Amino acid sequence: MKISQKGLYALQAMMMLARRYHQGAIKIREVAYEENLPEKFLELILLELKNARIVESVRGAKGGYQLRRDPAEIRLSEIMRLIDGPLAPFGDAEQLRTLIDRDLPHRALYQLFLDVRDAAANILENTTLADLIADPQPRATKGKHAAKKKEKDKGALLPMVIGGKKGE
Amino acid sequence: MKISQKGLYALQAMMMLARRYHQGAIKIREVAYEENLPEKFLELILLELKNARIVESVRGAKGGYQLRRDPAEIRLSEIMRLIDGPLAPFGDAEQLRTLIDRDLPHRALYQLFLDVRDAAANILENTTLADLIADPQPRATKGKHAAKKKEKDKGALLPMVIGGKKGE
DNA sequence: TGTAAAGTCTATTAATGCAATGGACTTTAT
DNA sequence: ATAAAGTCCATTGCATTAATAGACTTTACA
Repeated sequence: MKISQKGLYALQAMMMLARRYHQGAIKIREVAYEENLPEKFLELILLELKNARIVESVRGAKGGYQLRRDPAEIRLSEIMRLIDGPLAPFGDAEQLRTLIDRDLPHRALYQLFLDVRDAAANILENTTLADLIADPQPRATKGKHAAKKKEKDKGALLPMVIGGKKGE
Repeated sequence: MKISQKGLYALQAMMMLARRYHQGAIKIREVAYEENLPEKFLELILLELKNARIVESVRGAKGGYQLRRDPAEIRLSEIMRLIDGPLAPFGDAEQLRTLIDRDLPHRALYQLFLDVRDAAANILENTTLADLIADPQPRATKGKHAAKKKEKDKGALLPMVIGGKKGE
């Protein structure tokens, strides 16, 4: 149940790029400076995000990084899974389902792990970068994530998570 | 978002001891054999659980380990926190609340982490060893954990989690 | 009363993964 | 041509994790 330093850095960098979504390519150095992240380490992270097609790069002078999709279309789960692996506390969702079927003496334990993963997944699948940068944080707003409705649902990439046969 | 091998071993061992709650002290060797755990490593784990007053030991010949409390009074959260630390994906609940107050640019991110932690904590605080060993796993039963009601609530050690000012 | 069977305690190790750095190379604007 | 940027690869230091080793203590009981 831990996110790595790298994962945190990735999320911070992505929030920063989301805030500047209009402004074209942002230099690694600038991201590193503003978010106070080790520049060379950040470089690796951004490369990884680029290979996953979440950001894109512009090379050469005037180069930099930018989001490849609208912040509202980038789910936190996507970033976290990329950097830190499955959301489950143990293994991944599929593996857990197999164990629930096959390891009878421990099935309840694995079911529990799956429930925890589903709870986390529901939150993380339903929160996007756009939600994170909405400025005056809606402190009193109830029901932020977990089955919230989007004002204009642009054809959700992933419909819902709990109970589904897909996941992780 | 990961439980350690050690944490998994601990949970398996505790389930095993819960199943034999009536049978007095069980030898480390026996737990290790039945659950297929490295004996010497398990020894350390049990020692830790003993120091946390979750199990107790009987020394000398005929010695072994047993639960110190009824399985229904041992919450999974307690074991997991002991072995793997806070349930939050980053820091702990208190630290997150502080960051939400003080780190304005990232507050939404930390709030998200806190929500994930609360979701996990609600499940793990409300599931006990007794729930895990109830034999024919209630597959179709809805609402296992998360605010389920106990048939005879023996004065809950921890009342509830979400929204509370205590936690982790 | 002594011996075997258990837990206790401390130290050490091997392996792994994480965080970070360094440096040579490529691409592009000017 | 040069400077400023991303790319790629290698390596390093460090911490944590998983596991093992061995000497010590306690207890049942023959």
